[in-house]
Amino acid sequence: MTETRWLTPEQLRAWKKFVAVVEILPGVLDSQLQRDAEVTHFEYFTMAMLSEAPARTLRMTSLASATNSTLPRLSHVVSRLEKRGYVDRAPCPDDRRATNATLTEAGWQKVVATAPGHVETVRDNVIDPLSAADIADLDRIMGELLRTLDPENRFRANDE
Amino acid sequence: MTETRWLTPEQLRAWKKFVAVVEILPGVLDSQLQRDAEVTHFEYFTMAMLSEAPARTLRMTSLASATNSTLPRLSHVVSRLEKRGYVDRAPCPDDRRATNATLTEAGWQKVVATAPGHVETVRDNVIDPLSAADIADLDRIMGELLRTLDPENRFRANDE
DNA sequence: CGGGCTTAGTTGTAGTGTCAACCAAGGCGG
DNA sequence: CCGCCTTGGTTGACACTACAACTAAGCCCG
Repeated sequence: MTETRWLTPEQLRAWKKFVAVVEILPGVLDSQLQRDAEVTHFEYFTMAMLSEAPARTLRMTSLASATNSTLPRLSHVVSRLEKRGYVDRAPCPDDRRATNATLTEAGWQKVVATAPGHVETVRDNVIDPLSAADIADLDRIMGELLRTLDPENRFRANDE
Repeated sequence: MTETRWLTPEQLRAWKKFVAVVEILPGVLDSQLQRDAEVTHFEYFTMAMLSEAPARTLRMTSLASATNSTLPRLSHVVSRLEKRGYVDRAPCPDDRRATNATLTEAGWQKVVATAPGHVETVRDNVIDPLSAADIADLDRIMGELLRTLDPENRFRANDE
């Protein structure tokens, strides 16, 4: 094994802050959504992805990509959302192995009702504390990181 | 309720990428540590915090702050680490309500053995893809976010 | 057209995290 | 010095995630 290349002091400082944010942020998003809408951030995000899709429908595999999750995880979450009436599952006519997930009207209403509070949380905690220049830097840096973290570019972030 | 202030396109782009990174990164850290050392990132981080403390010892509350977690969560994790022989628990002599957690020699060895692989992962996925200027921007931006996310500045990131 | 590989998805289980309830010690006002 | 609030920490129940095993359908090739 070769010599370990430790981090420089500047790198270490930045990394520690970054990790802290990565640890804290999900909790902030989750608890607002849990408190105000009784959904997890991941559930909300799943429904939001469906809400933007044509016919509010996506195949499970595509939805897994869009939410950047694994199929088993998604399958469980969709089961829960289905039980709550927010999503429907139907076998895909084109490929009988596949399953289509569709956002129900109730699910759509849920997203519409939940979005403002969620956006507010994002604003308060992330967007508003930053300047326009910061936002541009953040966009650039996260884009660079995604190139490594998500080489297949499964996540939709770069679609636009 | 007042009108929702939606995100501008630039804000939305940056936010989506940021969320993607926040979703993906923990998994990357966890799976390397799990695979190579059979510890979660949080367990590793907990031990790392202890390893840097005087006498490799911290009170549970301080350790919870240092790892930016809640006391219940920490308590469970320390229980597991204790079972594996990496940490000792002892009642604090000064305040009999309090508990001191101490990294054992085995725990210290574990950290020493695990650190290089972990640093390598951090380098590969975060540090090396970024320029020095990016690192400086990241440090600045995450610092700004922590001011909001962690107003009491419990997390150690800003100690130095 | 039949055996074997690949793809799509579900399910079970075991491990983690969260939350609320709880216990025990300190501290403070009457 | 005794009730009551606060602080420090643990525990147990429940929810969510990851991983592995499994089913089923498509696909390819002899």
